[in-house]
Amino acid sequence: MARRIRRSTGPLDHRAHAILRAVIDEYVLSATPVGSLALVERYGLGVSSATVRNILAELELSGLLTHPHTSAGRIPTDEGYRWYVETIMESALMPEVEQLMIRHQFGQVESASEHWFRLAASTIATITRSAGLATPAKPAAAHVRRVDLVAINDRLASLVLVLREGALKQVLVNIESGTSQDTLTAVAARLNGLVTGRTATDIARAVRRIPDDLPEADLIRRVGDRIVRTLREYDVDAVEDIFSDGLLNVMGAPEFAQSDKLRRVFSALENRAYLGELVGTVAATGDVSVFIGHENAPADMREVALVLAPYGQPGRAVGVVGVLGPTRMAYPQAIGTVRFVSGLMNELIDHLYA
Amino acid sequence: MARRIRRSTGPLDHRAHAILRAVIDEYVLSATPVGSLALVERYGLGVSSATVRNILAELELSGLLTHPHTSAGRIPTDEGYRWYVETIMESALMPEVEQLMIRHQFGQVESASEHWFRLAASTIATITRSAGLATPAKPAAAHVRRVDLVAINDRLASLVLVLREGALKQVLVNIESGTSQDTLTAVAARLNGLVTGRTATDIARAVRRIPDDLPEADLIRRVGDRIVRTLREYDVDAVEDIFSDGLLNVMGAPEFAQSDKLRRVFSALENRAYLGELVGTVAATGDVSVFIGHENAPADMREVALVLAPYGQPGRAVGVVGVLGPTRMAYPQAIGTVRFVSGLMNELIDHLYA
DNA sequence: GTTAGCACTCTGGCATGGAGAGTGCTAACC
DNA sequence: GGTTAGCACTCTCCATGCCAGAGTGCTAAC
Repeated sequence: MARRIRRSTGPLDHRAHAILRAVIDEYVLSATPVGSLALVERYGLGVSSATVRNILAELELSGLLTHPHTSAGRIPTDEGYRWYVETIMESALMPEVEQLMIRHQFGQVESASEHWFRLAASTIATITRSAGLATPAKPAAAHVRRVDLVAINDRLASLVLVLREGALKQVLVNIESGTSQDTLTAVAARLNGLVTGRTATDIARAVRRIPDDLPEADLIRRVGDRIVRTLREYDVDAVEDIFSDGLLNVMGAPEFAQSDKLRRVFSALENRAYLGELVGTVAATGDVSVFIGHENAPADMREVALVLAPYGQPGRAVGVVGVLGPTRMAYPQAIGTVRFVSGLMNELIDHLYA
Repeated sequence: MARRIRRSTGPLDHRAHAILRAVIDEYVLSATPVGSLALVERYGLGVSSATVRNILAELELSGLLTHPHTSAGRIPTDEGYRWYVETIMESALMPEVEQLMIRHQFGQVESASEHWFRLAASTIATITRSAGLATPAKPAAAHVRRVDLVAINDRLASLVLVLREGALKQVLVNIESGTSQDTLTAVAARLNGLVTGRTATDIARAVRRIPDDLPEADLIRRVGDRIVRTLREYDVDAVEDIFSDGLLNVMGAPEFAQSDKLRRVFSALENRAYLGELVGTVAATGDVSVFIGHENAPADMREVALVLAPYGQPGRAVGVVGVLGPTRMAYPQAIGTVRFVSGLMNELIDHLYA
């Protein structure tokens, strides 16, 4: 039963691509395989269903569409979506009303930039009705802006690091019994001189040069070492936190009706290693990146698509915002939303750290 | 077809309770309705299946067991689980090996107490193979330990609050163009005198008493107001954060094989209002609390059980750790684990803030 | 009070069959 | 040449019926 080939697999013409687009648009809406009749009825193609069938067969030969079984309509392959995404990538924009709405929301969160990325995830989730993802902006190497030491009890103090990038770090350090808060304050003042604006490597060097005859040299050195260690941990930590919102949206998608599929999506989301890797890749590029189905290395991710964009200042601190949803995703909307939100966050950060 | 009653619904004797316990133990293991034959075979009851059937009928009359359909075995009702939990509540303990394992894990997280509650959730999830829940310890009213002001740019400064309870808060404040870091440091020093050890209400009073002729009185007042507002928000925020881990464990349970049930569980978890309310209730008690199925008010929660315990110092800062799983839960283990972990966290906190 | 025996009931799995949807091919058409 | 009508074919989906298995509830005997 060899399939008869009507035409050698040459380049697909304009009409074929129009039909491919129609199949994808329709499938994204309906989530059911799209037949030739439905296409001619709902999209003014000006040809009969038989002609459409011929073209569908060609598209299938080219690997852009597929067939769940003989007597079913077509569904797009990952390659089909890929083609679709390439063609709409540049033009995808958000409606102005939504842009204003989002701006308004971000305007209301006056305070810490720490909350921006959470807001980004939840905004994206609401608008795209998929899962929204966001990571905090993280520097390649953290710079200390300020150090603080506060006694907690006789033997412990809390070391607070304020980073130039807006983050806070707190760790506990052991102190000798009887060290007063005044001593700690003095030590902190001395350390501030050493560490302000510096990264882990610089600070390590500075700590080594502390003269022995300095008052409390020992304590200063010990806390200094602790600062270095904390910064190093922070730097190495590939992606400290991937915040997600709107997982329930994804759960509602018909492709995840069987709960084992759903489970795979979730274990994928807990696969921080891969997401972290992607964040790295995306951060290096300037614009929106899309990862569709099997383009994702981990098997758990083969049924979802990711639309990610970096934000922040390259070389200083970058984070990522994005969408996770089924491969059957409204890509134009997702791309437009993610692009707009990342751009907005750039604006905000520029404005803040100008 | 009126059901014939063998005996008036008097109190159930010892044997009936032994059988009830056997049904629950068996059902928790197998997740399938338990028949009379399976009971006599697997539990040395010393009576025939017919006798067991009579007793099962009694238990059903008392509302402790139920029947999915005529020819199926028995499954426990929420009331059945409730009885079970009451009888084992006191005796539930963790195996010593696991206790040591957990102690070891907690010992390795030397640094910030902020990470303890996350570790608690993940430990509980691993051991009970359900979802682990934990909230950070939160004071009834936050006390400030220290204030810090760091310039970010010409018009903005970062205000950092270190709370007595171990938490950190950061917000941005507007400053007048040209304010130097030295001025900010001086303002912070002045504020430290005003706020240290105080709560929002006290600080509000102190701010009102700042004399006008103090240098930078204006800025001090503005930042002081901001501190008060930040603290008030923090105090009001019923439950800032409910951290969960091991959701995948719950997803694997056969009762959630249909993804709509799963969805309900998840939307329940996003129902912070109810969880927050529970946290309040539990925090007021001393020991483990169990909420089974329909004992939970929200409809979404009717198919899950919660085992929660408070930790921390009553009157200072309290948080909650716990388990969320199907009502068919290994209660002895869950209760033992939660009790142990909350006790351990108490120990750690006592040790830290002694 | 306990137990053997038995009729009865309900589920779950499996095969059957028809309706519906959609394809692929052929032959006619422009 | 491309396009189209027509039609046989294929596959899913759903309802139906049937049977084995599990477990009950009742009765009558111990």
